[in-house]
Amino acid sequence: MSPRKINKEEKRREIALSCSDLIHEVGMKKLTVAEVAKTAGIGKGTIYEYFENKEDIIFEIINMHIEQHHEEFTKEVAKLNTIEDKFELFFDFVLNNSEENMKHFNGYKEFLSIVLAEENPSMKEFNCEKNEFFGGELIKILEDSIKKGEIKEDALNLADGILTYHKGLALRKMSQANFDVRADYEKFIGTILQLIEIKK
Amino acid sequence: MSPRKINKEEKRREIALSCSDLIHEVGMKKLTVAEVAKTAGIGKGTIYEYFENKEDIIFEIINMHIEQHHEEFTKEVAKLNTIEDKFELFFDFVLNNSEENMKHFNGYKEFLSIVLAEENPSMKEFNCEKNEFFGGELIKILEDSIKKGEIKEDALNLADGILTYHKGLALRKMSQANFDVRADYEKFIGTILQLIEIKK
Amino acid sequence: MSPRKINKEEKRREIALSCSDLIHEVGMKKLTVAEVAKTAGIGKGTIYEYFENKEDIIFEIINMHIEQHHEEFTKEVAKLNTIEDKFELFFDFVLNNSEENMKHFNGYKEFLSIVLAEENPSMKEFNCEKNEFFGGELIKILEDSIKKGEIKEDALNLADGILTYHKGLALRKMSQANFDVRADYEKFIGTILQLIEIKK
Amino acid sequence: MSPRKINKEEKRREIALSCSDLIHEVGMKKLTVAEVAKTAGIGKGTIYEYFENKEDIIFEIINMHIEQHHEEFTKEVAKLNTIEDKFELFFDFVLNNSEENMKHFNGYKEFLSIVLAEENPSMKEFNCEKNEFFGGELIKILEDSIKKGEIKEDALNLADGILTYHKGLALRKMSQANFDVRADYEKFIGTILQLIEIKK
DNA sequence: AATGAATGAGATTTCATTCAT
DNA sequence: TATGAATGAAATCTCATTCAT
Repeated sequence: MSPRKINKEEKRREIALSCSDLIHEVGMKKLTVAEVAKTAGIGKGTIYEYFENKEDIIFEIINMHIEQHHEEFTKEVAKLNTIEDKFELFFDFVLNNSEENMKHFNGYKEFLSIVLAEENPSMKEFNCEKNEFFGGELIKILEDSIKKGEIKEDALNLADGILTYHKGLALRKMSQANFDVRADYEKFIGTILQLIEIKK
Repeated sequence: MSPRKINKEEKRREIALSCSDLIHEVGMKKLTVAEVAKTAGIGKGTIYEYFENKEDIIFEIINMHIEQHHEEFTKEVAKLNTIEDKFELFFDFVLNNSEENMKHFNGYKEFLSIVLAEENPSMKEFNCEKNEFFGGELIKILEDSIKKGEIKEDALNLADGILTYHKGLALRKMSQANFDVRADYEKFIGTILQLIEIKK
Repeated sequence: MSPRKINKEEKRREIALSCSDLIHEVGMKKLTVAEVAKTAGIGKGTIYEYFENKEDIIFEIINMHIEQHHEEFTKEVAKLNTIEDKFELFFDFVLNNSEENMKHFNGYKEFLSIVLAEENPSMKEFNCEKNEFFGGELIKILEDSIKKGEIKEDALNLADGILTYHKGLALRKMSQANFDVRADYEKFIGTILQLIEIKK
Repeated sequence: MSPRKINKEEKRREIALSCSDLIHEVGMKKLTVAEVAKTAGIGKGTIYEYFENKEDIIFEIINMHIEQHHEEFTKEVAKLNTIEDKFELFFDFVLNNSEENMKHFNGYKEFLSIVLAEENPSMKEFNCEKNEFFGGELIKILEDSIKKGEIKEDALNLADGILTYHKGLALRKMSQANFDVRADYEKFIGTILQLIEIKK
């Protein structure tokens, strides 16, 4: 036997990568295994050598996008100083209406639609796991600001809630026609910031 | 005189009412028109005398549930005094894990799944419209509390955001395994209340 | 009982007349009894007081159109002298591409489609009966021309065949993309006329 | 070597062939995909590996019949000498009342019904294309006869018209009760032949 | 390791006609 | 004579997954 034991994980990545755009074009629901196979340039049956099922393929693709997103966030947040700017970046995913961002936002919307359909219990866990990153980042932002004396110490108690508020913004943007995300954001986060700011 | 002209609106209600539970048992997606007809004790074709399509049936049923919910809320909130209690009631839909409430909560989850699937533009508008009620109620609660001198006047600026936070709680409960709704709620709303309370 | 025994035949006409245009707008197949009733300003059930079934309604409407057509033909043919002109009029139904005529031609097409579907044996007889008129007219045209010494006496033998050819033209116009009716007509009828003409 | 890649065109034929009679038994309209699959001894889904849709199946079956018919015609016409016999063969499709021929004739009738219903634009083109064969054959017959000195040279001008007359005969046989095809044929074609014959 | 042919369940909606009032 | 509420049958096509080669 040859030593070129193909790394399954690598091949999964490779297949997912080739479908990175496809998923935005046709959507997760409409994405067919046949298309994935064709796009990846392999046989339909071969897909099942590397993935449990269609859901598993979607996991891998979304996972890829999320990791990319996390990486970018980490890079960008390091450049910022004030808490206002950091919040702005933190909420960028829901505030930014650029075509590029909306592509991802709509992907997330579709993903949620499937998660809520409850047919996929494993997606719920996956979703949970991926949420921890931003929770941690938010705490870092607040701790940093507290250390600098910008805001009161007990603002840390708001971390989880702000993350939840972030979800709420996303959901309303997704599901309510004419919902003004920025207005809601500025009014609420603005007020919160005023309340926790240490006035000098 | 025989009633030759049937009250369509009434019949819609009647049919929807008979399927009130059915929708919880089998779910909105799996609900078949055949089942609806059978449950209502009428022919499949008759359904289409009163509803445009399957979606329309679901509208009517959900609408019924929502109006019921609004009514109950209005009745209950009137009995309460402190802002803490009113908030507790306001968030009851996401906090309450009783079988009865979870039935409705899961119904809402399924409804959202469909709204997010974007296949039904009319549902998005319907959803939007039905959201206004709670926005108004929250403002009433806050205004009342301000009037009583319990909280600062600028707390009113938080109304929209709290509604959004409510959505966020719902979404996280729906989509994240092991999310502790109450913990998040108590920590966040508790902190907020502290921040806006007028200390005596 | 009052002597105003409503003339059924008259009411049939009246209903048919009110749907005269409707049938061109939506087509015979798509025409629903409900629409007919609404257009006629009566109840759905009432329709069945005057008509056996939907087919019967269509009969009446088509019958009306045909009789109108016959009347016009009789009136026009009387004004013409040469056999060429009379043939032109005789074939007008297939040659004329005016919007007005195409409306009727397409109606006939749809009628044929139903007749050929064979679901309606009675339509076949109806169709047969209505065909006799033009057979008779054609014979008149030829006899007239023979009497005048324009064409040979045995041209009369072509009468049935020319009627059949007329049907053929209609069918080809209906079913073959890009069929040039006039070219076929002029070449064939022109040649026939040459063959039967009495050269002086 | 195992045949991993199936010849799609061949399989189409194979499936169509197995349903060759089925289409005559139940008719094109009533033909269900389920029946086709069962008759072909394969799964319903497999049908859609080889055909776009139901219409496509019908195309293939009709196409098969037509090609068969063309082949037989070509074979038979070669055996004949006089123009009378060739015409008889040419019109056989409308004249022949044998059970076998009527099976095909009725199939054509049903096909026409669908073409005229205009629901299938592609069928109109298909129909057009398949019509060219007989046009060419008729010209061959006439040219051959002219060459032999049987008929006048300008009889060639009648070719298109005779084809159209053939359609007319078919249509009348299909749509008029009690239409005597043979009588019409003998009288008309007989007269035409007399007119174009070169008397010796 | 790779392939791709085969599978089959599942649900919406229309509309002519009837018949109780 | 007039009405209109009730009826219910019928057939398409998609696509994730399997397994023989």
